[in-house]
Amino acid sequence: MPRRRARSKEAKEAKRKHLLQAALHLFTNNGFQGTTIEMITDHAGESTGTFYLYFESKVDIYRSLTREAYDLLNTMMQEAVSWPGMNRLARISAAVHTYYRFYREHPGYYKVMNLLHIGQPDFITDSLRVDELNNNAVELLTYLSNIIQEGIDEGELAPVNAWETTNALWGMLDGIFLIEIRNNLDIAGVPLDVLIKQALDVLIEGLVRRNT
Amino acid sequence: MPRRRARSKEAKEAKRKHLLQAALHLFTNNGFQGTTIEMITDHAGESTGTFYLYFESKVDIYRSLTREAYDLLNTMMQEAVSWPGMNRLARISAAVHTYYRFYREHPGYYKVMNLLHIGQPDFITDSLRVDELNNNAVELLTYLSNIIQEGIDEGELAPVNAWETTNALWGMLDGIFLIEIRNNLDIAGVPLDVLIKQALDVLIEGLVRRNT
Amino acid sequence: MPRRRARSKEAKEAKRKHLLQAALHLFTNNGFQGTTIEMITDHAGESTGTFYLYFESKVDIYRSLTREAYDLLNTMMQEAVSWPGMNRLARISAAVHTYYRFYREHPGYYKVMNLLHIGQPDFITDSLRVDELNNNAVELLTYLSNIIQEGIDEGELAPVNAWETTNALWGMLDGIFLIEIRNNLDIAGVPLDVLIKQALDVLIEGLVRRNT
Amino acid sequence: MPRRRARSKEAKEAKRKHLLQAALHLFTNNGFQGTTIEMITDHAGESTGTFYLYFESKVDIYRSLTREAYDLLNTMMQEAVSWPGMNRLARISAAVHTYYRFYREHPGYYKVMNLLHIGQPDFITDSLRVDELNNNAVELLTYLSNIIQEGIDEGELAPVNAWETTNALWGMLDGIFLIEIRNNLDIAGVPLDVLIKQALDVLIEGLVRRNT
DNA sequence: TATGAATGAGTTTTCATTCAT
DNA sequence: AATGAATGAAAACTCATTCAT
Repeated sequence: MPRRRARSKEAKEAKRKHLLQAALHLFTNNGFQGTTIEMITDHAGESTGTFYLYFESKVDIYRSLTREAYDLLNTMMQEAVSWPGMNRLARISAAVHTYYRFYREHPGYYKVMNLLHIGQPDFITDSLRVDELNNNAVELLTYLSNIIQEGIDEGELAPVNAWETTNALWGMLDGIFLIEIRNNLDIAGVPLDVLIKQALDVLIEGLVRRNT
Repeated sequence: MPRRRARSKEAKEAKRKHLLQAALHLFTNNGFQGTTIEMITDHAGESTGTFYLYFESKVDIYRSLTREAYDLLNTMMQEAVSWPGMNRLARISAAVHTYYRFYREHPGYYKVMNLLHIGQPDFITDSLRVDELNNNAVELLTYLSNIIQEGIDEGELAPVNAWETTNALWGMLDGIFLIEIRNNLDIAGVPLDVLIKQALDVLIEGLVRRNT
Repeated sequence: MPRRRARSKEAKEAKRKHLLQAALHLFTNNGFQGTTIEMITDHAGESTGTFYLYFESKVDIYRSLTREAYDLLNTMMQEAVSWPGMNRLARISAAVHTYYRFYREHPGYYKVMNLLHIGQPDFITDSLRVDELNNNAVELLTYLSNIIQEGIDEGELAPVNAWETTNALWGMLDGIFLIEIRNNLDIAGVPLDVLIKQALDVLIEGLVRRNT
Repeated sequence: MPRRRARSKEAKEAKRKHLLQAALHLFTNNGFQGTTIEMITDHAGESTGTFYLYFESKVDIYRSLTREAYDLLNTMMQEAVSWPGMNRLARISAAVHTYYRFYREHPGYYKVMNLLHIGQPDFITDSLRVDELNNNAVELLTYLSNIIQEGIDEGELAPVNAWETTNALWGMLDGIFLIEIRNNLDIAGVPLDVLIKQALDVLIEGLVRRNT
């Protein structure tokens, strides 16, 4: 039984999306090496061979997912932070909140973006693409750093080094999310939301109060 | 070519350590699944069979390393925090600093403890031992939480929830270390040491200043 | 060196048969655990991977052979016993003779069916399939038992318990074949055919004469 | 902790027996290849090395067990059949009954003697010893054959070929025992004892009645 | 004698990738 | 373009046997 040919550009794009969706689902639940190409194609209703028509390799589809993840996060960020009339502090708060929403609403993308590739030897080898992904991260952080810098310039925030602070802030958020992921959701015995609030309170306190 | 036989308890323990060292080195550089038993035994100058004389499986040696990591960290902690006459804030600061030192001086152990097993399906299966590791983590966090609680009780620190705060604090530290690891050491373009200081300043500020 | 690809259902079935043939040959001569997957694939001119395309495991191919053996025996039985106008005694005789012919003409299948799996721990584990095989055996014996019962009902045979007698009869046949197999064909120094005749004489005598 | 030296001949023999006992137990329950040397020595409270002081190989200990089995059976036979004043038929009956008792009371030895080595490639290789075992079997059968021959000579039994008949008889017995072993004790749904009686009735009937 | 640590060839199975159809 | 059969290099783990102590 021959499968439909993806003659039009749209049909091809749809097939690609299909495979990506399947892969996201499976990577999220079974990890990178716990997912086989066959699992992906089965899930997507395609054949093994077809997979290699759309992606170069297993690593390639993983990276495509990472790219999607960054695109999605960037879009969410843009929407959240660009309201006119927001002060810097509100923007930072919005950015942090958005990252949290991203983590909550798209846990698969979050994991793909930050975790699932850890310890996967394949990723180290071809440094070319790794850089591409790092660039995505840098772009996002730069964006936030600029906001913080503005806050500092305009006296809203303490005169810290903006870039360092951004990195620290971001790292801490990831660290907190990691608690949840690592512990299968609640070894701490505290809902993450509460933890997040706690952490942000501490952070913002530290960021702003110094001002005095 | 016959190998020296380890008959005494000490000789056996030495051989075991030898294998653990080799494994730590290789896991750190190549990840869990990027390391094969053969690589470990070659590196240690032993035969395949010998490996299984000392460890049940690849997962087993990995877990032995994790146990070592926790033991080491606990020892360092004990030494650092138990000076008489330290106030709570100094203790917290010492604990954080110690964790940083652990990360810096024993990056392999740090990775084994926190990262290298992420997404490794083998670890989920036998939940028994996983609990053991979690217990180690909880023990450490409880220890810190107690210090913070004392600080709160004695008015040195803001009246936050000690357990939540400890988790947040710890998560943030891991998050910061993760930045460095993820980016192969300096995507941020900032030495981690500076970042750490920055982050801790922010954290401690937040923790103490509220008091006013 | 690329191999011909089996795209049609027939081609696949042929390849499967090919592997089964090779396995039958090797199991017969070397036993179950004396046969490796590599031996089978080498013999069949296929690659290791291909084996697992057609069979789940070594146990699986063995069981497939057992199924084939039972199918073959059943077919032979059907053909031999279903002649119209045969009396019961003739039928029993025919059944026994057919089993003997099966043993003689398909010694490999006979061994696979009855012997080669004895003491193979792998077979005990997954009881599901073992039952399937036992069912085959029961089916065959039931079939014979029915004939004997008819013989009894119609006064041709002594009024023995049909099921018990069938089992005894069958067991004795296997026992006789076992003499030959165990002794590498002629420790007894007597051609099996003669032995069989002797045994059957004794058996039939016992079965019929009582009637008097 | 040094283990006692087996200085005296008796002590050595005891150690040997110990190992044999352990091996019999384990072979019976786990099969030949399901039993490891380590299991045997652990069970016997000896060390691996010691094993090879008493036996050449795994196959060697297995064969020693077979020898023991034949010795035991021979002894039982001798005792059972040598009552003065028994007629031939009674002797045959006693022999058969003894074999049944051997099977019932020493199932481990029975299995070692007849089944556990089937399909074990190691046994075929060194034909020298295999012959030894066959000789044991022949000896036993000869013994029985003689009794039957006497029975024939003296008119108690039908004038059949004694050797053939003995083999047939023996094979049938094994076949019946095999039913039980193969089916984990009662697929036939009939206690073996009943089956045995049934079978012997048929056999003896066949053997004697012809006489008329 | 006795020990038990050491060996390493051998086995089953997996799966990303290729390529004949 | 699409398919899915074929590949074969790995990789984890076992265990009879040896031999240094």
